[in-house]
Amino acid sequence: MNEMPDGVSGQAAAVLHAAGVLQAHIESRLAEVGLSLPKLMALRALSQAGESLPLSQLADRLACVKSNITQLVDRLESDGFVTRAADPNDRRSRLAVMTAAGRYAFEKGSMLHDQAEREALGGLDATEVRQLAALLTKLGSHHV
Amino acid sequence: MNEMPDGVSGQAAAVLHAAGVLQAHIESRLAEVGLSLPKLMALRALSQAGESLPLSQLADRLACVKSNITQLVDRLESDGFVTRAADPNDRRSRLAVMTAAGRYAFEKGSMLHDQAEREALGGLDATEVRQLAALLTKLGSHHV
DNA sequence: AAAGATTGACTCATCAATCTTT
DNA sequence: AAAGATTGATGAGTCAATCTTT
Repeated sequence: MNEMPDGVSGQAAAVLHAAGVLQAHIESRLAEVGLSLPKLMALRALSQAGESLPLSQLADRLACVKSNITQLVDRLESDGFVTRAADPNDRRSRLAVMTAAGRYAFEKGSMLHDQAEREALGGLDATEVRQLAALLTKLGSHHV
Repeated sequence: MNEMPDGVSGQAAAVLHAAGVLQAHIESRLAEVGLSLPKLMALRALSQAGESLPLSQLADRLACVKSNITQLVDRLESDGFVTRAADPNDRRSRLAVMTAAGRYAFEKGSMLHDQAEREALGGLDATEVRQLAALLTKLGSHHV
């Protein structure tokens, strides 16, 4: 009473499961420097943009909703990794500005992230990684 | 100043991104019957176990923490999909019992889930799905 | 009116602490 | 003391409503 009657059934679960394992692994490494994956992504976006961005643009780059960014920046601010500043060009807007501690956390976090990624993908050889990337790209870009 | 100096760097992001797309697609379909993926998984576990389970066993099967199950069952209960009942074998324990509405939601939800999965995997042929499954299994079971 | 940010309410996950029953 | 469940705090995401500034 437990067989899978469906052909493709279960592959979504495999993707979701693999992603869960991967994410947990990376997050556990990042926790060493007080970072989470969303925090690291935010710091990366700021770093790439020259250390500061209006919150709305940060939301665009992280592809998430505005209110989420407000709260994420709240947390980063209480961590001491970013500060809020006035936007000289638009008085409605607020800038998220990376601090020295944020810069440091980003550099440490980036190294930990890459290291964790190599560890997690360590079971696959170069060909398999290429195959996986190709399949996932195809899957991820397949808009119904 | 933006090149990838690392060989494998970025593949984790691809896995996470693909999982995000997949999950969003499935969740949007499930929303039609008032279900989320965690809710469907819980109903599936109950269904497979004969319509009722102690909360702790439900937590084991869903591989998550006990307090999470308490809240998930709270939500399912307020949806009218499960009820809590006393466990005749252990007075400390509480049973989550599927209701008629829960049974119906589970059947509808399962069909929507499988349909959404086929849609999402529709860009891949049978060989590619098999390859993907093999790679993800290898990746997911690679314990550091 | 529209844009930028915030606040509040919700789902989902974790951990830590608590309460009851064994 | 240990097991089962709950509660509370926190992180991360969503949406809807609100407030200020343009």
